[in-house]
Amino acid sequence: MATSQRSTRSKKDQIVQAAIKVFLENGYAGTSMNRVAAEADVIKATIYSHFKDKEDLFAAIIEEVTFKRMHADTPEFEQYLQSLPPDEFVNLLTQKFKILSQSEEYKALLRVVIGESERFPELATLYVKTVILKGMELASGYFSKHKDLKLNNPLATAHICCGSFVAWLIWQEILGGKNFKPLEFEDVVIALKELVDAKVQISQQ
Amino acid sequence: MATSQRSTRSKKDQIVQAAIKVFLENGYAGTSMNRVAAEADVIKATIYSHFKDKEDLFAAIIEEVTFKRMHADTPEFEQYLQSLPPDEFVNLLTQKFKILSQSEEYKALLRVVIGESERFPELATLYVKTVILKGMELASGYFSKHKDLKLNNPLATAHICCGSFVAWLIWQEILGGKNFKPLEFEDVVIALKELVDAKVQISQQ
DNA sequence: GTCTATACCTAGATAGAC
DNA sequence: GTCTATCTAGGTATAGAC
Repeated sequence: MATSQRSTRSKKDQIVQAAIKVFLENGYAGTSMNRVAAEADVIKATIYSHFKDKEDLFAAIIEEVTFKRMHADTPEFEQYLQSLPPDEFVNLLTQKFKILSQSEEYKALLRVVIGESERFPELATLYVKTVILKGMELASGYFSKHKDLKLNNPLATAHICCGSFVAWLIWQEILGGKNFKPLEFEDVVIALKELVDAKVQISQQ
Repeated sequence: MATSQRSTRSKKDQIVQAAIKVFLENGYAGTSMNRVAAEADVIKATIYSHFKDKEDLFAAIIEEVTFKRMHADTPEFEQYLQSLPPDEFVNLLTQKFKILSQSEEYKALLRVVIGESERFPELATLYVKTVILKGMELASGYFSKHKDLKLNNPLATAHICCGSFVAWLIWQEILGGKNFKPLEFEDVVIALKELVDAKVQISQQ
């Protein structure tokens, strides 16, 4: 029974891993169950013994990848972040985002979630809640606690920071803007710091 | 002959209009030629007499909608824009974007272009060149000419402005963030002005 | 749970009459 | 250019043996 259980999980895992690859490459409608079965080295009917239908499988793999992306920081680390001066805080936020943006899987997830957001709004919501909001709340929380910055709307300011990053990823990397109008990510960060620094100086006067 | 020509154009136009609707709603793989034919009230073979294949039709409608979105301003208006103080310039840029973002077709175009960017990179490039870069160049040109702002990288600063807008559209409207963490577009603009204003003041000292 | 085999449908694309 | 009719391939999903 233990063996049966183990081999079952193994098959299911093969399917999930294959489905992640195929769905993220080709989107929902662009993916066939035949292709997933071939990639998983499994017969098609086996997939249907683990998942109700194609939508069920798709939802499962998007949830899988989405939750994988949400490695919440420890409370200690979050507290440490909040104690940093604005400059170093932006530095760390930047580092975290850059690691994320170098992952092909992350870019593919973003592409598919946006592309299928009309047909699968719940998955889009899940993505926003578990991935996007994490960064937003980190930055928003920081801006809220630093009253000395005199920001009228911390959430909106957090959005400007995180939004600049995400928009850079989309138009430079995903849409291929880097091929004819390159913009280094570091330069965006520097320009963002210029603005935030100015705000800090004004607030201190 | 004139009649034949007219009826021909009419049929082709029916097909294009129907294809725009169906492709923007369902993406490339999610769209069937049967569905397009039904929507255009035309038999499928008629489509193939105007377009080589499905890819050809898809490329045609994305180009159609993309170019429609690029209504370049007159040189006079652009010059007027460049003469405005930073505050009013951001106001106008904002207004232009808000009009854009209220169009369902524009949101659908953005969704599809991102979703299909892996399979159709040329179309993604076309979109960036004709739509995104227009706003970027406007803002970047403004920041370049206003040396008094002492911005080290006008392009990067322009990206922060435009990127904040696009990111707002994506995570609030397209991914449905507004349903559980609403953020008003106006508040983003206000926060952006806070930062730019601070930079202006610092530069004037 | 896993496989073989298959039912049933819709996809994209074309041939030929008009 | 437009339609009727049709081809072939591939799609999702299931029934039944093991």
